[in-house]
Amino acid sequence: MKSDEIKEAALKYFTIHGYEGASLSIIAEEVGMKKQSIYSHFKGKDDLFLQVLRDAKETELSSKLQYFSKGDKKNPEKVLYGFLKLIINLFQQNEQLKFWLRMSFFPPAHLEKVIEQEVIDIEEKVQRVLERNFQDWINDKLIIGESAETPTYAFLGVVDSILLELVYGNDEKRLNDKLEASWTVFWRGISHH
Amino acid sequence: MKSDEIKEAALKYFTIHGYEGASLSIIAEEVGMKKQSIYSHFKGKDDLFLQVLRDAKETELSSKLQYFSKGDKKNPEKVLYGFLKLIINLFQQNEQLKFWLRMSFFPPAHLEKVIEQEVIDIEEKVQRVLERNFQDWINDKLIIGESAETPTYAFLGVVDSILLELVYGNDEKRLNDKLEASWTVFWRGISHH
DNA sequence: TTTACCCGAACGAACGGTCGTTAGTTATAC
DNA sequence: GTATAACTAACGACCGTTCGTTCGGGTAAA
Repeated sequence: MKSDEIKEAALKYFTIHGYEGASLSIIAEEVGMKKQSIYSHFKGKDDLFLQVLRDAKETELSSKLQYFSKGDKKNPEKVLYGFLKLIINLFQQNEQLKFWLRMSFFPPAHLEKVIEQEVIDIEEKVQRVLERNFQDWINDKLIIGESAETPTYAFLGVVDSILLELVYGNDEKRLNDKLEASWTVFWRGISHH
Repeated sequence: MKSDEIKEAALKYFTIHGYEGASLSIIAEEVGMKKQSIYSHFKGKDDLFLQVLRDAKETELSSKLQYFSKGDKKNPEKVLYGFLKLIINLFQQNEQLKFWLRMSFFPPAHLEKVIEQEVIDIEEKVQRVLERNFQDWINDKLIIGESAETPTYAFLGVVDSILLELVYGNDEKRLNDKLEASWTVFWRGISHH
């Protein structure tokens, strides 16, 4: 499918140069056509962008939710650490997560509202799943605390810090060091010991 | 000074729209002149951008280093939590930190190398100061651990997660909740108790 | 089997605009 | 009188987009 090739190239250049910095001509060139031909597949630049955005969103959301839908869940240490590893793998295996991050934090101004809603949607869903798990672990006395909110937010913070390191990402060793450090301190912070 | 006004406007639009999305004409318009007049003060767009970048870098670096140069330092809980509060204040009080963050993570492609070096420079300096403090606290048995590396990286992770929330930033309550959660878990993770 | 038509896909050409930049000119201030 | 800062005008390049056209493959009528 040609339109998939276009979206793939668009994803690449949107990620590297941002919305404004990515031109239809370089995207078209990447797939071996002229920029006018893109209009046979998409209504315009915005349409192309939003389709790429929604593809990226769906990939990220389904990957995360799928992770929590399987596994035995009775070992928070394994589940949570595994989730961090999942994030790293997702990021390193396909471009969509980096694109998604860039557009979440620095969206093209005229699409800010649309993007914000997509981001809120995905964020709420992930948070809800996490919170439910933490509540179970608290009830089973597998971790400390009363409300699930504190460990949920703290864990989301760890996820964010790893993501930031990945975006910044030119140093594999530093990434691993930060992961181990954040995880060690986080786990000590929520576990009985 | 007119060139300061130009830099101020440039900072604003570079932050909102990125390097490629910010045009010299809107920047000039903001200070009430034509875009050609900018060339009386700067060599071109890159020159303007790099001057704004270095101003932002210096502001951030000096703010952070200054924080650690004063205070009694014998109370890690106060020092570290105060640092997080400082970051939040810095971010909310001037645009430079947001600009700096945007350009650290998603630099204009043709200036990537220059920017990367500035980022590495600032990061190393902050990390070194932090690491020295953590080592002292470990030696004084004010926090747990052997090497200063783990708490340093973990704390930098907390800082990053707060920064991300600030960038994302449309929800003051959520910011405070995440700050409290991350801080609570982090402090429990490195303190005797 | 041929003919006529349709339609998606890609094209060249061109549109109005904006981009960053340069040259040359004018006004203001020391 | 000289320097500085702003201006007008214009440059070539590229932007996203639209138009009309062409080509090829399927479909239906002859």
